[in-house]
Amino acid sequence: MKLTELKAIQLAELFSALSDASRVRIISLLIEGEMSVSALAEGLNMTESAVSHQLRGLRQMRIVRARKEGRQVFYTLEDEHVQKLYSMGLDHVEHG
Amino acid sequence: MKLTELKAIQLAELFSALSDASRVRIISLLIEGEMSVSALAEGLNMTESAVSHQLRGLRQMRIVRARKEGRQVFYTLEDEHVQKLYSMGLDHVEHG
DNA sequence: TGAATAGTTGAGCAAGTGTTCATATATTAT
DNA sequence: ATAATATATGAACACTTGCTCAACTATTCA
Repeated sequence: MKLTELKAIQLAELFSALSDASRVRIISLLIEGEMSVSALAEGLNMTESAVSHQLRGLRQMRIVRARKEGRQVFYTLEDEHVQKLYSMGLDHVEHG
Repeated sequence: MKLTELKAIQLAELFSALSDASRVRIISLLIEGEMSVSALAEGLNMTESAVSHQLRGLRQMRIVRARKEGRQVFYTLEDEHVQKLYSMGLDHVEHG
């Protein structure tokens, strides 16, 4: 089946979301459930700024969604597709 | 489930294989079957050098395998994991 | 009101990526 | 041998990426 250039780019962008260890770790935490930026930063040993920068990218890719509550912002995974990619990839890394 | 830093890196490396449009297109052709470097280059409108450089990376990641026949080198996908990731990603891009 | 807290944003920079171009190697044909 | 073909490789370069740091906004608390 022929793959158009546009779809090749979109596919590459999708996989780029998971092509960095920090983002993978962010997603692995968000799979457990909603989390604030500072909780993510603490859990990942990253500055809030660095986390925020990554979340911005993930937001633009529609991979996470933000919900504001007071002065905190809670993030969740936007859909289960990325989660499926994640667990399939993890399966590949762990076994296989 | 806790994700170790090592596995986060390995996961990121795996997804990096598909994080570039040229590599996605190379893989989309190899899904159809074995292909030589020059056939890939022609099918993708890339120089043989550029294709060869990308194939080297994919080889190192154990995503493709090379088979030499005379002066041609034929490449195939090393296992079906990446193919599964590819089609799951494509599904996400096309629908959903 | 002013201070503290949570997060975002932009600039700057070091490191990484993907291509081109030239060159090298291996194989086949003359 | 020499030439031609198929691929690989290294250097160079433009471009991208992910971080830090400082400055900013928004919200809560005293």
